Amino acid sequence: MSTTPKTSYHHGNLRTELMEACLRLVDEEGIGAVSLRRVAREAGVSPGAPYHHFADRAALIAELTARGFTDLTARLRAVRAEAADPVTALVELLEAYVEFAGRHRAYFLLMFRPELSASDKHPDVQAAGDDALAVVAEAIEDCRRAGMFAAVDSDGLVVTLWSLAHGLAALVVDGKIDKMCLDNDIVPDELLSKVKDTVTALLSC
Amino acid sequence: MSTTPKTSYHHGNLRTELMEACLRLVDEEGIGAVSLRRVAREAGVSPGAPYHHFADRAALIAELTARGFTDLTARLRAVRAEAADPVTALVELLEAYVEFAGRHRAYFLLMFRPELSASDKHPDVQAAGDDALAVVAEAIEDCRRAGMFAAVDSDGLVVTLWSLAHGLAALVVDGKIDKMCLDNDIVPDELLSKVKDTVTALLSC
DNA sequence: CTGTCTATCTAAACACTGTATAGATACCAT
DNA sequence: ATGGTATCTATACAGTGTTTAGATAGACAG
Repeated sequence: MSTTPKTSYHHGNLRTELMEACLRLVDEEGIGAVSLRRVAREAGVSPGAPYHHFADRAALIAELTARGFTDLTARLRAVRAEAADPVTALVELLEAYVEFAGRHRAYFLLMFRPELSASDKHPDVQAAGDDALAVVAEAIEDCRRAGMFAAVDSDGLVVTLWSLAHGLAALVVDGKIDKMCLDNDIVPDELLSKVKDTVTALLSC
Repeated sequence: MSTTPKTSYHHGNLRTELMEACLRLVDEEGIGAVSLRRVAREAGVSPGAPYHHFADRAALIAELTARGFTDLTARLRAVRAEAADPVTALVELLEAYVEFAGRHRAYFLLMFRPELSASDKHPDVQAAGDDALAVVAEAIEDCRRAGMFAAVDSDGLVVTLWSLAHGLAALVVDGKIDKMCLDNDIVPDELLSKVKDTVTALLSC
């Protein structure tokens, strides 16, 4: 699995391998299984080894969190840039956010568990999160420049859309969407596209 | 602080006091501070004592989670019953959800940290959560019976509204709303009421 | 009141965790 | 090759979840 063969004493690639092991653990056994010792064991290394690459357990997770946010931001920026018109951009932003959460479950889970990353102590994590939110704000500014949403407050709309994206992503990651689909006998993708249609309809006023 | 004076050996009220201590800890020091030993210490009792009232640490938290959901559901039901018309009911449901999250931060935090309650092993917790969601579904059914939202899919609207409520509540609980308000120089209540106005406007199509 | 039963507690122990320290090892530049 | 530095191991300590055996107290029958 590891991309670089490990030498006897010096690992050579521990830092990134610890991060990957952490993500893999979250993915396969849940956040509850993430202990620094376990991550070290998974990387074939002693319990003290991680401390040469990360100050803390929180620092490891903070780094993953920050990376998750920058990746998400990059994706959102791309979507905004490629969108045909400002309103579709909004809906596609929502779609991209949810798709990101689905594709990178582990990242998303860590990103929204601030108690694990001591995120109030890591300003870069905060900043990375703010960047993602900023993209939504910009997209809404685009809409306003195009003359839409004149009747509603800008901040209100930003918060509304962000809440929608975040809440929906949370439902996806927690498996609630899947469960709802089992009960109602539909497939998740179909439900999500219904949500997309609903939002599109609501925004077209 | 404790409502019942504790006798020397037998506590008399440990079960409820452990739950209160747990909530207090979450509230004052964050979820990271919640260890069963710490909760026991807070209640003035030995580390093994809680096991006579809860199978697990997860069981303690699962019970709080379930209670949180039933309280929330009761509140939502009341709001739906008292609402003037179906559409205001929807917005007030959203408002009630967010207000609940703000007023009962500790509950809300625990409710959406399934890894702490092993919620997949406690079907009652799942059921309590489903009940809350059901209220939203009912409220939307009310709207449809009144002839509204004929153009959009029901499930899509349920998920949309639930996502919105949940996402917004998460932003409130995580302090993101407060931070946004500091940056934009407004007060949280004002921002929240702007969101409410936005949602009202979007739903009035 | 006495004795017994049961619920509730404490004490002690286990494996596990995060983290700090000191020492071993291997790579790198001189 | 030699010394320095980065990286690792070994070990240790406090704190955690949980289990076990034993102590205590309240309730209840006689």
